[in-house]
Amino acid sequence: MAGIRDVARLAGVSQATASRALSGKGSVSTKAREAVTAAASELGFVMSYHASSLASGRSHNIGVVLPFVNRWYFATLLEGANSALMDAGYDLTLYDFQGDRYRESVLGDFLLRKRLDGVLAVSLQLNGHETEQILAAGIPVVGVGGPLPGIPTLRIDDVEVGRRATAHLISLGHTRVAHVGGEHEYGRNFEISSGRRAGYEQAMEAAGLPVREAWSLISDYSANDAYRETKHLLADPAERPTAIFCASDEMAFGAMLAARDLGLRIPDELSVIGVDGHEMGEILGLTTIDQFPRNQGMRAVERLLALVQEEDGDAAGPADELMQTRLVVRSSTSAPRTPDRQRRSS
Amino acid sequence: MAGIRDVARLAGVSQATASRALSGKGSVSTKAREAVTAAASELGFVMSYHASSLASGRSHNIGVVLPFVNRWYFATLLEGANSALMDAGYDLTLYDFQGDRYRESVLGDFLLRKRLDGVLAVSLQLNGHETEQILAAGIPVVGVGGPLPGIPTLRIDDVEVGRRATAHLISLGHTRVAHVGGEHEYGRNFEISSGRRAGYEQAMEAAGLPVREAWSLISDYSANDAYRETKHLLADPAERPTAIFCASDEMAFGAMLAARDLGLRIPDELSVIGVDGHEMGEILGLTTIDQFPRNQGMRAVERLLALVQEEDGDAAGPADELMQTRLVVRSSTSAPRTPDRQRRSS
DNA sequence: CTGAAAGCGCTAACAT
DNA sequence: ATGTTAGCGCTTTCAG
Repeated sequence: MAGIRDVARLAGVSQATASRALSGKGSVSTKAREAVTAAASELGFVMSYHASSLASGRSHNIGVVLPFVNRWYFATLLEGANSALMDAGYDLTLYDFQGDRYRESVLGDFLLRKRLDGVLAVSLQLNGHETEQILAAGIPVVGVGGPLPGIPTLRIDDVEVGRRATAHLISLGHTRVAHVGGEHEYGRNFEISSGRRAGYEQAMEAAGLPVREAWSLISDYSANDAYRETKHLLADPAERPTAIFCASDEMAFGAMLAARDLGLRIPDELSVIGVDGHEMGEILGLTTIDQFPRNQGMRAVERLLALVQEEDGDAAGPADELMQTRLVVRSSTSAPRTPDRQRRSS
Repeated sequence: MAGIRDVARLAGVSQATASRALSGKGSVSTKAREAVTAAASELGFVMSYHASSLASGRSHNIGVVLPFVNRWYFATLLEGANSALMDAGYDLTLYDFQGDRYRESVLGDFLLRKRLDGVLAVSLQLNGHETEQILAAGIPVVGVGGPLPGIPTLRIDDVEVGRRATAHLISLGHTRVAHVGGEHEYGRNFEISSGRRAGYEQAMEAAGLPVREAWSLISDYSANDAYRETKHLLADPAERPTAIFCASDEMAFGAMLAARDLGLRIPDELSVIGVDGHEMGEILGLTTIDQFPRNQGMRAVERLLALVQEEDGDAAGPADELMQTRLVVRSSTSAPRTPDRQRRSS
């Protein structure tokens, strides 16, 4: 309950000096500083966050907005962001849309309360009005995986990712390659899903392979949904692809399990490749394109804090930044080795 | 940038009336209220969070402390907490220990900044000093899965969970039952891990079955680690258990994959049961004890907000609360059906 | 029901 | 380097 006023009194200095000594801003004699810190610790002083924020206009608090905490990619990115923020002494306020359930209230109410020094927007697509609103609030925003027009964004080259994943399959000799991607309706993940899908189609076309409508599935990025979709896809032995490119590792898990339940051996009868770098891919032997989400979270915070802390108006550095990915080959992909063709699917 | 002062002016009332009208506290004539709301929306007024908090002492902000956002159970509980908080108009400040990496700074610095109306502590065990500190800060705390002495806690009966899971296996006819649980060293999850292990041992003993040292494994709750542990356990066909009780679904996934990689069929050659209720258990056919983490998060927030919002000193309701669980039987458990014994492992 | 006035606890010019 | 003095923008007695 001791205020800075008490600390100042006990240290025998003015409140201003106490403030300067405690915050490190402005110059204070060593002697005064010592007196202040001693007094502070003696009184068990903890600064009032709100008073400090109100007076200074800085809250040392960053908002992180994402569609699902519950998905591996987002949780992992969040972990990275959390690390970077803790290290910098910032609080992290989490806004989980839970799909679209809280989208409006987050965007319309919560974000505008002028209580954040900056916002990290993950896999978020804003319409014109929303962008306006958030920029009008005057706080720095950095996006991951957007893109958000007018907002610096970190992203991977999703088209390239789709191309590379598909090309990996093709280079192994596959010609019957399917794709499980995200919905392309919502404004939400549109760019990501459609980018990866475009990459898939480009790679197929570049190899002179047909892009079959029926082999381009849409899922919600969850393992369970991808399982259902894939099971359906693989049910007919005659029309079955020999390889699947899934736009996320969790979907790839679903695909692998569906194949298993149909009695298809991986990779002999079906190759599967995912995207993300989920740890569990190690024990499943999943070939994937790792996008290092933890790293993305850390880097995004770094960018954001640079914006927040910079003195003058605009930022240095390129507005957008392309993050690295890496193809990790494991045992879920190989050349198509259709064995004795006597099995009929269960 | 319009302040409440501008709103008041435009509405032709005093600042006090404007404040009352906007907050709903105190009585305001319908006429004045309408004038104020009209003025507010005309000016696009958004209240300054920090000013409001400083003046009122309430920040509408709850801190959630947990060891890993990245694990399914915590992420899902967090999602539940987020829901309840959003619905109540509260912000959620996330503190992710990332194991123990940020434990000290969270407990020592971040939590004490008097910026939270309450704290939700998930799977957290505090030592005497820490408990003191946090209680001295004077903010309400509710724990999940603690227990935290002196702090109201929501938990499941971990001993009963262990007993029930193990009993399920035994009732199917298994006599060779192993357990993969958590480390029992740290103060972290101690109660949870040791509770489930105790339940396992009790069930074994109650059935007159031996509790073998070598069948009681310790893992870090991750699928990958459980995979390694289990693979080692199952490697020797002679000394192999016919069933495994895993203290989390993610560990159970690891166990199932390990079995698969050793060529063991589930459930014929190995039954596996987990704990949590992970959705992916559906497609893996994992039998589990669902503990409805999302629900736990929502309920914990409900309890916490009751504490936060109550007028006088102490809370109503029982200090501790036992949450429900449910056995969900799927295809990973069955009677032991050791088939033709001619296979040698791997 | 409403207004005036006194802060909430700190920071940031501006002097000194 | 330090003290003085205004606020930051809202809430809340206290009168009326």
